[in-house]
Amino acid sequence: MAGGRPAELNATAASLLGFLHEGPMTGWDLVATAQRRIGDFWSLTQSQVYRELSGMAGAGLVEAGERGARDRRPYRLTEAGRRAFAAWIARPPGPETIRFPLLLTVLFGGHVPPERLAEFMATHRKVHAERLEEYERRLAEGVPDRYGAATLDFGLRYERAVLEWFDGLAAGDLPLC
Amino acid sequence: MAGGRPAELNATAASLLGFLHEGPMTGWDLVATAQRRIGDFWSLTQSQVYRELSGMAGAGLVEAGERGARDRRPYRLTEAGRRAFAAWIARPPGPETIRFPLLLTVLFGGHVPPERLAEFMATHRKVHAERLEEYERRLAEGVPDRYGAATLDFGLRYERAVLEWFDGLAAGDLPLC
DNA sequence: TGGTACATGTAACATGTTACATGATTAG
DNA sequence: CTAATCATGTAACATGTTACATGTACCA
Repeated sequence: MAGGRPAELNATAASLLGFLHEGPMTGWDLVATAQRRIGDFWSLTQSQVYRELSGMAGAGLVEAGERGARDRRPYRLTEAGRRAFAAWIARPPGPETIRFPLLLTVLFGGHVPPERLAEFMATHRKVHAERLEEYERRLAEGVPDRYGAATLDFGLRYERAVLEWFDGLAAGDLPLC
Repeated sequence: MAGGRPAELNATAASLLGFLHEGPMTGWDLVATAQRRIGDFWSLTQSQVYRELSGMAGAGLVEAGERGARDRRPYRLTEAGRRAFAAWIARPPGPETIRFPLLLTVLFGGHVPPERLAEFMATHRKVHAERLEEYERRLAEGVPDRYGAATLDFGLRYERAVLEWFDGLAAGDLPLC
């Protein structure tokens, strides 16, 4: 995304444009916003955000404003950016990808001492339990909009399913937790 | 992974080594095996497999045998490969990453005409329903080992949770299915 | 004999990750 | 004054994706 061509937005860049519909934001703000609002089902890093922003600035999809305090540099959506976002979101979303290293460890579990496997499982179970609690907290605090509610609902169901998986294994025949 | 150093295996390469414990295999076979056994929670492509194989061959973790019919080139695990795999699997597995484009579309659902969103949801629901059926078929056909059973169980629970999410939304307040 | 499935591989590019360098501002 | 946090960015590298080029063997 250097020259200026439309060049098919990627989902990460498109999401940044999505957030910029709510008003100008700096890279820093976008990182925080994205992590809070889509971070649970779309991973991204700070350096990616800056890269996409400068790429999109080069392509004319966003425009950098004056630097403010602490060098904050706000980006705002251009008309071209708005169109690019609209074109992106009108396309059918692709299939999801999950990459779950723990499941690899489980699949090759025959190569792991049972107590070590149990340790791994316990650690991960804890992470998921905390994530579920966090989601429940957000639910209790009240949800922004119906769309945010829908994605939160996904997270709740996902984490519950994962916890049930852990507990089912512990109760069953894999050495666990 | 060019030189010869141990150089920290990645999960994809390590999984290939894991499969090679069951005997020598060609790149082609490894692609098929990996897609069947870990493809549901660890995506990989053909060209990645060949790249990792030649990298690992350079690092001495696998050795290519004589080319057979149809240019088939079997790779077998070396002692160094066995050790590298053991070192990899002894490390605590990292956190999982989910990247679910449909959820992005849902989060930005305000920018999508309701009937189009419903169309996307219906398409994805169908994919997940079919995946669940496929997993149930595998379960009915009988499972290879307890570890494979555990990962299959995860898949079943995941797909059921996703379907319940779709159906919950359809019954609730998002325009759907 | 022609199409399909098998089989290997490269090239080019896009995306993701980690580490680092630099400096401003604020809170204690 | 000093440590933590805010803020931007680059560099280097690892990984993932897509497209293509090449050829073999089987089967109808």
